Amino acid sequence: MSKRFFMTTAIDYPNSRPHIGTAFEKIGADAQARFQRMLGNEVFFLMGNDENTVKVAKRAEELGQDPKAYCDTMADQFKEVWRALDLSFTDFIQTSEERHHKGCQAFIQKVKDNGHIYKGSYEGWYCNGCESFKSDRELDGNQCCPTHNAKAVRRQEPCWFFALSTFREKLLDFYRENPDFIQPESRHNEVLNLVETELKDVNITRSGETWGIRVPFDPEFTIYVWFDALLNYITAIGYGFDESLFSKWWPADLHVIGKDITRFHCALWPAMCMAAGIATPKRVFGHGFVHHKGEKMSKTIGNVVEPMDLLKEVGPDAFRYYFLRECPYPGDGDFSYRRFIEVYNADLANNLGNLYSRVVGLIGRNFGGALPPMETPTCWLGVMTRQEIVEIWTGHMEGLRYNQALQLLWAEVLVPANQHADKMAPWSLVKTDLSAAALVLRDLVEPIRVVSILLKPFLPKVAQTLYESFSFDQAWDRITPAHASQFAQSPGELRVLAPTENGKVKPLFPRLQAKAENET
RNA sequence: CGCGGCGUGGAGCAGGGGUAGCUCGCCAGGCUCAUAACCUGGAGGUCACAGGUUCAAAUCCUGUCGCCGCAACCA
Repeated sequence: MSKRFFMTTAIDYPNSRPHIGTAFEKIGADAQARFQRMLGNEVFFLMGNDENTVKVAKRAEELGQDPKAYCDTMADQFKEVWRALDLSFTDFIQTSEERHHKGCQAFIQKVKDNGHIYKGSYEGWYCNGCESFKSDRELDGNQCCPTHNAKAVRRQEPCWFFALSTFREKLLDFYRENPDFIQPESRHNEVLNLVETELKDVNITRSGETWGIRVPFDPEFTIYVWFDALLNYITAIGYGFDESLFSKWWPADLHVIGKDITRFHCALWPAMCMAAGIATPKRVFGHGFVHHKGEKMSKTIGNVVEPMDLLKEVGPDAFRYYFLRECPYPGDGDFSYRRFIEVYNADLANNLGNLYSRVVGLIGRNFGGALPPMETPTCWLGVMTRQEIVEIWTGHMEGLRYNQALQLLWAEVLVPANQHADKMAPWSLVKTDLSAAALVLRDLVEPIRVVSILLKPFLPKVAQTLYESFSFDQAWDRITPAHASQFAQSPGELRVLAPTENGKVKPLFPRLQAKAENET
């Protein structure tokens, strides 16, 4: 039953701090990692930074720092944000690390030995100011570089090519045999189109750089961005220096990436794997982007939102909830502070939080904090059975349709529970028929239990708090989705373990007041 | 005619031949255990536009307009 699950996120450029879009990717990946662990799988969840780029070296130079020191500082800043978001990564790789350099060199040598790399020359428009080649899109109508306002020059230089074009048929076969490789399915055509029509050999080296990974068979060159970056997925698990670790985890079960880099992961990367003679990854998921008040976030517009302020205000769980509930993972979503407040208050404070408060409060004040052992079996309040809910929930989790998984819990579990409370009015019943009231309350605790379990991948802290507020039998860290699918018989009384004051609990999610026309 | 996607009440989405549905917001009422919460009801849409097929079209077909994605380094 238990198996291994190796998953990754895209590695990030450390030349600026992470924004909420970057965070969106990581949160969604983390929910998957936690879901897989709940299923009993052994999970390796890899994250990291992409450091061998010219931009990084330049930025370090501007700051008068050694590039490696600069990378380490930035990596610490990234990790600080990731920990604040409660991301449960197993390892964080920096591509400036020795293990990555070693693995990369072993890989490129292997691909060379297998005959898929050849020497050629690259010709293109070169901006002396940027010290780099520019694509047509990067230049304005007069072949001028917009940042330096200088004419780009035609330049030719020797380089090494990866013979990507020779993999066309193999890739097309691969997609045919693995129709679920590219997700969401809507990206499938895009990649097919690319592979069928414009799969060209790629330049994988640069010359004249001091920062980066040397090409082992021609040391005046360094390995160029993508060929290096993608390899973090295997160098982190020992490729080239720890065969047993590598064979334990490879191939990857899931690469979580942004939709913009689908092509590299769905075409270049499997071809690279084929060229090196290693297995191809099983699945690539390209998630959507987060916009800010309807606008695309961009550094030049200056509307990027950094996560830390909001995170400090509302904590990781509410932060995670917003993005996973409000932004469909496969598609684009929108963030605004105003909307955040609405969603937070409606779903977390008013619905989930308040159900919890009213139920615990009633048990606290009328039953001394413990419901007596039940003789009559309790009933399930929703229209769907627990089994049906868990089944649908599981399908959504496997497809990374987090917003639908969450929507399901609110519509089928929490809303019916609040409605039941209102209909049965245990606060009145308690005056006339105490045991009937106890039964009603037991029926209201059950949805809280079910929801706390199914929220575990989303709200790591709050789900645990919810669950451990009651004396359920199963230990929290051993909980599986199956535990949510049926009623947990409790032999004795059901006690409230949450700390209470005058029968009241501290609100899980205190309501937020919208700051007048606030930004963020 | 490069390929592909999308246009549904204020916002975000679902529905894919037969009284147009959900969440949030808004308005009114109920209730009062609870975080001024919860519950019930209501207003608000000629389902982008124009043709066509059909007894019947948001749903199928054709065309038009608009928006967006991809075309090698932006999560």
